[in-house]
Parts: sequence; C-alpha cells; structure tokens
Amino acid sequence: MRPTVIDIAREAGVSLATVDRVLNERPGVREKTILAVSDAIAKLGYVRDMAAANLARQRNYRMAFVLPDTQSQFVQTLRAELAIASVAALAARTEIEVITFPSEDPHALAALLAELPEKAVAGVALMAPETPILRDAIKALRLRGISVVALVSDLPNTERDHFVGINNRAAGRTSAVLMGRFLGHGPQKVAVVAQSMLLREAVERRLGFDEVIGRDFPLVDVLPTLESHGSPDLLRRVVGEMLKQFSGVGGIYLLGSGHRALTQVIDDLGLTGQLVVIGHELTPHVRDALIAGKMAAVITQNVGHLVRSALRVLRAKTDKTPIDAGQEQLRIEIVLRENLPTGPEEQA
Amino acid sequence: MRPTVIDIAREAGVSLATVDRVLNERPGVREKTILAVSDAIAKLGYVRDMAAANLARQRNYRMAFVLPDTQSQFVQTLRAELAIASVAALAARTEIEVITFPSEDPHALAALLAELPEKAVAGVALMAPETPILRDAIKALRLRGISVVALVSDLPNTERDHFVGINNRAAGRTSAVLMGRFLGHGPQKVAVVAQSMLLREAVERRLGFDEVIGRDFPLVDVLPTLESHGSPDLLRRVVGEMLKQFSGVGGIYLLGSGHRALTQVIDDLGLTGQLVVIGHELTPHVRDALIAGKMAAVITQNVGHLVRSALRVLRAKTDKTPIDAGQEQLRIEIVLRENLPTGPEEQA
DNA sequence: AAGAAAATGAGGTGCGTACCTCAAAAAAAA
DNA sequence: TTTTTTTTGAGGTACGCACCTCATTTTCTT
Repeated sequence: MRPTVIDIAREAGVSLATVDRVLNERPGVREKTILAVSDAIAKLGYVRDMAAANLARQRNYRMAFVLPDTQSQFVQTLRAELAIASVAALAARTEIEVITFPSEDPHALAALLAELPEKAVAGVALMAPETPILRDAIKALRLRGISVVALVSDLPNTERDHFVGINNRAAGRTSAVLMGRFLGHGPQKVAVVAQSMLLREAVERRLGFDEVIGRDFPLVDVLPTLESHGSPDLLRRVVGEMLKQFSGVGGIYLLGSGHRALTQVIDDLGLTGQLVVIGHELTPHVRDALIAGKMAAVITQNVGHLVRSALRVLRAKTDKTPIDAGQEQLRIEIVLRENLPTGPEEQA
Repeated sequence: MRPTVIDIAREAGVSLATVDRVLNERPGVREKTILAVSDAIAKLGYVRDMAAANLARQRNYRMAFVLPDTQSQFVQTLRAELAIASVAALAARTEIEVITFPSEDPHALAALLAELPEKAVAGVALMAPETPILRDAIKALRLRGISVVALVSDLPNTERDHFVGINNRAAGRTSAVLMGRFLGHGPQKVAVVAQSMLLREAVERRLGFDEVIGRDFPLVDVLPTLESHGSPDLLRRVVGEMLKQFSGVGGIYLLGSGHRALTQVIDDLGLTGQLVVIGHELTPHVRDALIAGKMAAVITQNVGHLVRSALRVLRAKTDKTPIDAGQEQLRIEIVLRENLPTGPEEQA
C-alpha cells in the first residue's frame, strides 16, 4: 500500500499538522522536526499524490500562450495544436488562453503582458523576439510569481524559466549535412532564401548551415541570402532572377518554411526534381511539396510536442515540481517523404 | 467556474445519485433520464475530473511490461527508460512491473501472462513475437478485462488493444531513401546485415528498403542479407568476406542496431568513411559511431516516448477514455551526427 | 385497482491532501 | 523562576467524485 501523509506522521512521531507544514513549506517548524519528517518520507518512499493535492488546493492552472498575429502557416499550426491541447488540458484542470499581439509592436506586447497578473494567470508561454522592453516585462511577471517559458525562439537574456523549442543552429547544421550529401560530388551552388534576416531563427540556422557546409563540403558554394519579406511576388522575382543568373545552382535552402510561390517558380523554370530543396517547418504546403517530390527534406519540430511540453513545464514550474529533461527535450526532426507522419490513423 | 456533478444534477433536474449512475454506466436508469443527464452534461460542458474520480475510486493502476530476456542494447535502453518512467508514474498512482520471459520459449511467456490476472494487473505492454499460443494468451487476458498493448513489434493478428511503435516497413523505406541519396550517382552495391531474418522487424525493414531502392534507385544493387546470429565473430567473418568478394560496395544497411564488431571490421579493412553505413536504434555504441563518422545515419524511435505512450494508452484503455492519436503516433526519427539529441540520457 | 417491479432520491462515507483555528506543550528570553 | 515566544497537536472542513444503503416514488403487470 502506498504511504500517505498519515503514515509519515506516525513514522516521524509527529502530528499530521506538522507533516503538512513541512510538506508545504509553511513556517513554524524546527529544523530538527523537518529532518525527522524528511527522514520518514525517505524511509517510506512517500510520493505526494499531486492529484489529491491539487484537488484539495482547488488549483486552477490558467496558462497564457502569447503569440504574434503573424498569418504564417507555422503559427496557424501552433494555434491548431493549442486548440487540441485545450480540450485535453481541461481534464487536468488547466485552462489555456491564447493571446495575440501585433508582431511589430513590442510596446503593445509589453502592455498585454502587464495585464496578465490581474487575469490570475499562473504561467505564460511566449513566442516573441527579444527586446529591452520585453526583458523588463518578463522580469515584472517573474516578480509577481508568474512563470515564463520562451516558445520556439529563445529569449536567452531574459529571466524566462525555460526554453521550449529546438536549437536553431543545430537545425541549420542538420540541414547542411543533408544538403551536402544530397547534392553529391562536384562543385555546386546553394541558394538560401529567407523571409527576413531580422528574424533570430533565420540567422541562427544560416550560421549553422554555413558552419557545416564550410567544414564538410568545401566544393559547395553558398550564395547570399535572398529575402522575400513575406511577399510571394518578391520571392518569385528574386528566386527567378537568381536561378537565371547563376549556373550550377543545385540546391535551395529555405531558412523558413516552404511557400507555394517558391515551388511554383521552380516549376515554371522547369527545374522541379533537379534542385535539392530543403526547408523548415512541416506546414501543410510543405507536406504537399514533400509528397510531390518538390522538396527533398524538411527539418522541423513536432508542434504537438512543443505545446504539450510547454504546458508540462509551466505546470511543473507552478507546482515547483522537477521537470523531466529527457521528456522535454524537443528533437530536431528530419522528415522525408518516406517518414512523413501520416494522419491520425496509420498504425496497422 | 468549472461545472461539477452537482451542477449537472441541478441542470438535469435529477438527484446526484442518478447522475452518478449515468456517469458510471450503472443500471437502473430510464433511457429518458439518461438523455436528460447527457443533455445537461453537453449544455454545461462538463468534463469529468479524472483525478478526483480516480482518487475516489482508489484505483491503483498496475501495469506490466513484458520483455524478452535479450541482452541487446535496445532492450536494455527500454528497461532503463522504464525505470525512469516508474518514478514519474508513481506520482500518478501507477505502478510498473517489468516481467522478463525467455525469448525462445513461447510457452513460458504464455504461462507468465496467465499469472497476470491474479496480480491485479490492469494492463500489459508486450514485446514479443507472435505465436499461436500468444494469441490465445492475449485473448484470455482481454476476456478478464486486462488491456493489452503491443510494444515495438506489432501483433496484428491478435486481439491487442493497440500497437505502440513505428511502422518498420516505413522505417526501411526511409533508410533506403537516405542510402540511395547518400550513395550518389553511378552503380553501387549495398550489403544488408541482420542478426536474424527470423525477426519480424528485420523482414519488414528489408521489404521497405528493397521497395524504395528498386523504385527510386535502379542503379543500386542490394545484396542478399548476411546474418550474424548474434555472434560478433560470425558477423566479422561474413562481412569481411563479403567486402573482399564484392567490389563496388558503397553502403551497408543494418536491419538491426549497429554493433562494435561491424565498425571494427570496416576499420580493419581501412574502409571507414568510404562506406555509407545506415542502421537502426540509437544505442550507446551507435551514438559513438555517429559521432566518429563511422555511421552516416540511424533510423530510430524515441524509447522514452515509447514507454510513456504505452503507459498513457494503457491508462486510457482502463479508464475507457479516448486516446489522442496525434500524441501517440511515434515518429520514425532520422538521426545524424548533427541532430543527435544532447540530452542527459541515452535514447535508443 | 392492487401488487410487483423498476426508477429515483436522500444521505452518508471515504479517497489523499490543503488549509484553517485554537489550545497545549516546549523552548527561549527575561 | 516567570514570562514570552515558538513549536506542535488535535480536530475540523473542503475539494470532486465513487459507491453504498434504504426509503420513496413512479411505472408496469395482471
């Protein structure tokens, strides 16, 4: 039979009230008594029943997910996963609130964060670029006892409790190995396309990519980054020009997610299948491109895991419970057509 | 405020006892009343608090993991992950019992399974090859209300509730794509090495491998499978002979996990770095081989996720709760040196 | 309509924990 | 020592639910 607080009290020779004071770190207990209780806990192998504890505590975890108003497929996927997780979270007395901020306005973001304490939020998962204002806002949240988790892109110079996401530099390195090996032998050129090099992730991936190409694939020449600034037309134009201008381009590396305009311009030039196209984020369009053979590989992270991991970490932080590092480490996933996760049902 | 059973009773105009009868599917309630309660549940958006329910139920989930006595690194990793999961599971009132059976004795396995009902086990996760005797044993377990989950290798013709693991055929296909692309152009030969082709996984992977090589890489010639039968010496000899006999061997595909003897024989012949070696299961040795550049890629599944998924599925089955297909779908992971998980623990 | 059967209600207890109050005991300070 | 302060104990209530009993009401049979 699993030991309960009553067993601990008996074993330690103290009352239930004292055990309770020790367990919940309430004041008014001598060091000696705390030790006696701790010993009893260790001896009996007591594990606190968090379910019962939370029930008694009447604790309702309100967690906020703060996301930019970007219309990208990645953020949309994230929102979709959040919607799914919300349902499941309800059964674990956790409520998820999704808050959207204007992606270009750090002040608005800070203002939204400042409102959180009044909403009785226990933790915040935040996907936003780091700015001085944001640093202050996070500091303020932490001071009010609200846990903060950086989502997707890290906020290394802030006081966030944790980062949930992948190492983008390593993701870039992974892309480079695949690109280099898929290109095969002989001198080749690789074009790099990004939405904007102002994005931290893009910069980090590019760094990792260049690092490995330079080290392991000396015959591969990486061209300067082309920026689309979110415009399909611009993307089409710059890529089109690049492909006409440079001969010997064997691959295209997308620092962001694959876009319809990109595969289309390749199609238009009759180059489909001749270029090794590698990108990030397994969005619906990228999925199609993989199946159609228009992209060779995608480096991604499992957005479902991302959301669940953020939730678990936030819960652990508010419960002051240790987190399982192995479980929370997100993998840099390589997806080819052949290991594309199928829909909900695949298992034979 | 989240609705409780009391709210449901008030809304439906019935007593608490009736709501309870409906919720727990106890007899003695008219169809009409059941509907009234269901409507109230739907209207209020009631979600049963499983934590409180299980607390009241005094439910202790005893789950058995039945594994072969194989000394392979994969099974060892599995055991290690189970040990980790046991600690975490305890906090969720779940006890894990690991049972070992002699891998070559289906009767002994069946006998062990037959003992489970007396142990008050709620569910079983089973890693074993399918035999007629096993089919009967599983059927008997199901009849006694015990959930059965197939682990790692599926038991498709049995009455198992669920399969937790990857599709090995798809894993073989994935290996083939990498092998084909890594080999580059020109005619090449690929050797295939397995412990034994009696293992279902090995057969399925080989099928998937041949399928894709035959379809997408017509210039690649896949040699017959070499079997090591678990003996490092035999492995060394057959691979050594093969490499001397055939010229133009550019790659080796390991249907199982990488073994020290294999990389050694390649070393001895001075072929390290010249062969594309691809295998399965990220065991400690394979990890080293990746870092040293002796293996190009590993196709694997996350054993931590495997264990946690099996546990979640077993819980869901005993609770008669729906399972989240998205979360339980295990990914076919591709691991290169550059995206090797850096976590504190090993993953296989 | 009377009796039998089925459905429902009222109320209680317990699961393991949190948190509260008030009195009593022990330790520290005077 | 006495007084003050600190520590501890005893006991209660609550959380949301499961499960039990027994009385009462409703519905079905004949």
